[in-house]
Amino acid sequence: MKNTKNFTNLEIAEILRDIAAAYQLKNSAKNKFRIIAYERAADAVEHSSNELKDLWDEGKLVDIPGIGSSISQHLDELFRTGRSKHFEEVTKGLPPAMFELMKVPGIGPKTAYKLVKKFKSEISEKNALADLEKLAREEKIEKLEGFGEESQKDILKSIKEIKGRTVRLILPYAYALAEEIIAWLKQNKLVVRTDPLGSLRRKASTIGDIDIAASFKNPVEVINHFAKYPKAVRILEKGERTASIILPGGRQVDLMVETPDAYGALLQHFTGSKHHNIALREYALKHGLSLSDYGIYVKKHGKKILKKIATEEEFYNFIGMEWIPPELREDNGEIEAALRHELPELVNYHDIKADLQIHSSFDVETSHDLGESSMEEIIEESGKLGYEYIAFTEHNPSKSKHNEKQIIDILKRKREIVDKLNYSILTAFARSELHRVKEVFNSLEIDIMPDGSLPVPEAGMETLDFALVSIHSSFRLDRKKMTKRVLKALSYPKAKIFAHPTARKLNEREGVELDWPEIFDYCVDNNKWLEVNADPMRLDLPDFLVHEAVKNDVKITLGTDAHNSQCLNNMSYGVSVARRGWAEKKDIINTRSLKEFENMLR
DNA sequence: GCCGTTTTCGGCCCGACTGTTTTCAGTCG
Repeated sequence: MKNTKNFTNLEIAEILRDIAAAYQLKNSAKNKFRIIAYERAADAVEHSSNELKDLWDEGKLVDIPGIGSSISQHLDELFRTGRSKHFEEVTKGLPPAMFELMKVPGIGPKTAYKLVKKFKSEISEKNALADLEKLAREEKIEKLEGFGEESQKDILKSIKEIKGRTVRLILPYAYALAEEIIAWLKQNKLVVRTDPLGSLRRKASTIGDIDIAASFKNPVEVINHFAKYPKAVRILEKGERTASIILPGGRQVDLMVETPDAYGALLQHFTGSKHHNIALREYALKHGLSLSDYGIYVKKHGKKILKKIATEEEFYNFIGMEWIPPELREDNGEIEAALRHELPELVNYHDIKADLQIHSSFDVETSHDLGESSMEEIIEESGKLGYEYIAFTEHNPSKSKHNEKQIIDILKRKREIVDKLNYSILTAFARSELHRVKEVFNSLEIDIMPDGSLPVPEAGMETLDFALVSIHSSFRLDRKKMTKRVLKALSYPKAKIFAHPTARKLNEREGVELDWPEIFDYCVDNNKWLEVNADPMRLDLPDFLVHEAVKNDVKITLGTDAHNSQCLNNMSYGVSVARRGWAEKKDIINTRSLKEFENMLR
């Protein structure tokens, strides 16, 4: 066993960014491209779906695009010994406090260095931010050359904002905020069209800043209207083409405006991701085209001529590829696929014929949370959503409060109720009522015990059509034990679905460690399925693992994990995750008709 | 320092906004 030091991806990214900053201060002209390389490496690490430590364990650091032989050697030393001689050499002579100050938006390497140098004795390493805030309050910064009243004010505001900065927004909340602002923009008759941009449009699980695009008839008017948004606590910047406001809680909202004839280029540019755009522009450059948010520059007689682009389809077609759905734009191979005309036909919301994780209020005497809506209410609502079938998947009856016979009795009772419901559905169909689900499946979400066993006796399992299994305890087992645990649970014949497989909770809890290739293989060999849980706090499997699963032919189920009938509407978030994971209709179990699904259960 | 559909050398995405200047540097996305 190697004695190793643990660094998270975020920590590594910060180190790499600090190195880039250090090079910027030490002969930035000479190191121009080295700086870019380190910044790119930092970006890549931050966005990597794999923990760097794991890749390092497997000797695969250079698999990350942007990390080559040099940086990987330095990182290797870092993981082995906790330090890197080269990194220490590069940052030698630079005050450590400056790297702290760089966390303030608006303060980069040069400004940070200047501040720490000027206020040597006033800015300490440990309390750099607090010290800087004090200096700004005492109005000592505005007196420095190159600074002024405004920049001093900005520093104070920015520090206040990072103090109160909330964690990244979960997707539905960000959408709600964006929709409110879009509604505000649309009140202005000069706005022709608006779209969300950035990670919001790409449907990432969590959102940092909210970006919005608008095409307009009069830019100044639209920008001014945006700046008057009633909930804005301050205007960060306001130009001819873009403006930024801050909402309560420090959340930043950026607006970009453009005329309709060039709107496609703007939409493309600000939807990103940054990595997708960089890869796209590098490809275009090699073919004599230069891409920007204004359009595409084409060389003609040695001159660059701007071609305005009205739609995104036109934009991608112009550089010789298919339009790429926003959810795929992460530089994960989508550009190559678009060039070969081999993009996946992503699953759509209307393909979904069932919700396969729902908790009703039927009391199974579980130790977990019960649903709030009755089975009848849920069936009614599911019918409105157009589903053909659904599954009731309450948590298993608590093991500590029941003996085996009691558990079996409860489950038999539930079986009877579900059978009755199915009978009444049949007779309702005889009366040809529309918008009705055709079949309700009797299922259960069963805890996976730390040893991998399931706390439901055999006779209880017999009452079920199929079962979901999931982890709700002992999240910290090592990878080997955790994998063994899950595989044992999945080996029960009735266990079909591994629900919210990483057990992560966004902004709250990291996922468990599992040997995914082993899980994937087991699922394929034994016809077991992995869930994409559509609960906005979970979105689990995460998109990058969906991509891996789908590549390996693993089948996916979608379930809302709804605990009341309103939450059935969260399905679209699960679909977004599936799409970001390159899933097609064929990859998703509950796009199958009722008949096909029944066959798959056999 | 990284990388490959002009490939192992010689390039490296593109532009907006602000403050403090008096033509630009710094920062950000």
